[in-house]
Amino acid sequence: MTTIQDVATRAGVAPITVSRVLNRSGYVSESTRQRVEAAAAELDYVPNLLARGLRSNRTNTLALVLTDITNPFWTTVARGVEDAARARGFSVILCNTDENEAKQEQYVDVLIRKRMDGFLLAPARSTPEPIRKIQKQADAPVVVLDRRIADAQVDLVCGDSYGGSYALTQYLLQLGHRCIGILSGPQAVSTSVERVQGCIDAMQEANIENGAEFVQFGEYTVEGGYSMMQQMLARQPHPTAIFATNNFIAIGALQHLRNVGLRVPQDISLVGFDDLPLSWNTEPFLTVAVQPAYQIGQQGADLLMDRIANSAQANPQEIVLPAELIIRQSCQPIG
Amino acid sequence: MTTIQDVATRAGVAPITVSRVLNRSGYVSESTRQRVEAAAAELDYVPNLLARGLRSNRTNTLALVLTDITNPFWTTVARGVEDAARARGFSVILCNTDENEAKQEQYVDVLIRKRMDGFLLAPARSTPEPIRKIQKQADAPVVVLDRRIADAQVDLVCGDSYGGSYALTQYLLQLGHRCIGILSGPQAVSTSVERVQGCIDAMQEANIENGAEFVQFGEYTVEGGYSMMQQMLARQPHPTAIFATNNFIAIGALQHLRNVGLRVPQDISLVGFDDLPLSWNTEPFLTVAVQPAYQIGQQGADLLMDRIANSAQANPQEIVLPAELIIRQSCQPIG
DNA sequence: AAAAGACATGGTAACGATACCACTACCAGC
DNA sequence: GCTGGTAGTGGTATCGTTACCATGTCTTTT
Repeated sequence: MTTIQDVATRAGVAPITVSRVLNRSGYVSESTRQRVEAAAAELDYVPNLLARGLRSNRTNTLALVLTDITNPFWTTVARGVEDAARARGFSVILCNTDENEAKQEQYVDVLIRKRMDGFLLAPARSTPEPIRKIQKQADAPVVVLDRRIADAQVDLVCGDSYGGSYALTQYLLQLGHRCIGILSGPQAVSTSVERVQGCIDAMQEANIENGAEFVQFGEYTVEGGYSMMQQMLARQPHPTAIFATNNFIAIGALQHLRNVGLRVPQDISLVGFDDLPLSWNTEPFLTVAVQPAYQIGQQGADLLMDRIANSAQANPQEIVLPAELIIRQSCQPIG
Repeated sequence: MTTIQDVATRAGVAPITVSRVLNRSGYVSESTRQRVEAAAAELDYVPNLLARGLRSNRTNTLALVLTDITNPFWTTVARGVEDAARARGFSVILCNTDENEAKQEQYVDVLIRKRMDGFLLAPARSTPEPIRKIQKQADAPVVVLDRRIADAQVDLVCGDSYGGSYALTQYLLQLGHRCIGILSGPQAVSTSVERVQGCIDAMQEANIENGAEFVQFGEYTVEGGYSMMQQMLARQPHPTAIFATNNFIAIGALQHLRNVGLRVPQDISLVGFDDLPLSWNTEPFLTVAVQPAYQIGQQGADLLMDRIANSAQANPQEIVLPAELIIRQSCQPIG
């Protein structure tokens, strides 16, 4: 394994000069630069990032910890992070927690030990502990994605859950729906709470007071959507419209509706939150509010790298990106 | 940031003893162990893996480079790798190349610099260069996943493309199909070649000689499937059955068939390679050959870690795992 | 003409851990 | 009483790189 010293010897300079050439830092004459580059190429020199990181206290690596890599929302976020990071010379290490707190803790531990320069975290649960731990043990900034964490002094980038669900609900109200069933994620996750609240508030403003009665809490999964839909239909009379608060819940709901022979939108209207890839269904027909996943990743990464660059402790920022309403064919007017 | 020296001082021992406690290596008396562990806990000690890696020349980290993280086949492989790695105390760094050679090269470079202990690689193209590069520059073993690479002296773990497609074809032949259209991946990728060959061979054994005439080569994507299906239907007479050689191609093919109003299986039969998650369609109906993705990941990782442990250079292994035929409702007999 | 800056290079130490070797103490076996 | 093994601990060097400071040569400025 050839080292910087070998390259230096071959080029007839000191190791530090090789370092300057490789990192484009400090002054190096053109002729020296060429000699060094030639020597490095001839020797097939590969810098040792472990040594560099140890000495410089910088790894040029961001950690991205997210909850579900099978959800296209998150793969899109990841792509945004990747691109932003690459543009500024950072690598990204991606870890998937499966919404599992224990896994999350394991990953966070390893990432701290590996001395990440910064952390992008989509917390599995709404507790501030993992964030505190990073802030305490790793002298590195944290940006939280997607979910609000109470009591955490930390930057946040997320989509407008409240606004998106408010807009979806207004749309359903316009169509004449007066009873809307909400299939929600876990009660302990901020996005769930906000999406439910946005819906209830919109109904309240339309003088519908019992909006909160038709809420089911569950998991952000296909299975969760399926069983919540089942429970929702058990009520009499059941809602004329369903708000599935995430894309997997929407799929589960659709599966159950199809199983019991209810057609969308003829028999019941359905709206969702976050889109499904075009490829998954033969034709997109679901009306949804879409968060700008790519931008969430991109802006999160940029904010994080800004923090890394000027470790000046500005106050925590909260960036909320608007959700877009996409109207398709999954709803019908009442009457 | 507290170091091993701080812990040592506090526990009244030498740094090396702390190291022994933390790594459970060498002899340490019970009382010393407890003092050290207490000291480490009190000081919130976090080992620096950069330093450890630099000195010991081991990072306990595997690189996993794959081509498409949005494909459930690969996320399942990744899960297999993760689990196998965790079981033996390794971390995994996952990189997604999007089938893009330039991205792949970038990732491989960074991973070598970061001194991975081993590489799991699903090559974007069938050239041996990236493998050679790793073998030359990084003193670390490589295991190739899924795709056979000519001229590369390297371990391989993959599914049985040939056998799976042979079995699918036999099934179609049993149903009386005599003209089967093949929608294939890139000609430069071994899985494509093998799947096409398995199909052609099965037909030949049934005395169908013109099997090779109904092959389209394209990309392993939804768009690829769509346009290949289109071209296939342009032929007169068109095949009575279609073999989509990967899951995304199958989706694209289905989309085009629906667009032109052809029903599966009433108007045309369709089989696929590798499954789709239950959640993606409201009900699974596609007959497919399924590779054991999780096992591919798991066995690949295990083989790799074996190589790392005994760096003895046994001959390259080739592990081919059987594909399973799952018969559903996407095919009808002829006549 | 002297001072101040840009340009160019190098020497030395240090980052935080483990490899390697050395040392002591104790015990078993002949 | 000697040899040789296991148990337990530490000293020192070193992994490959960059931080920090020093030094020297040119220009440019005042």
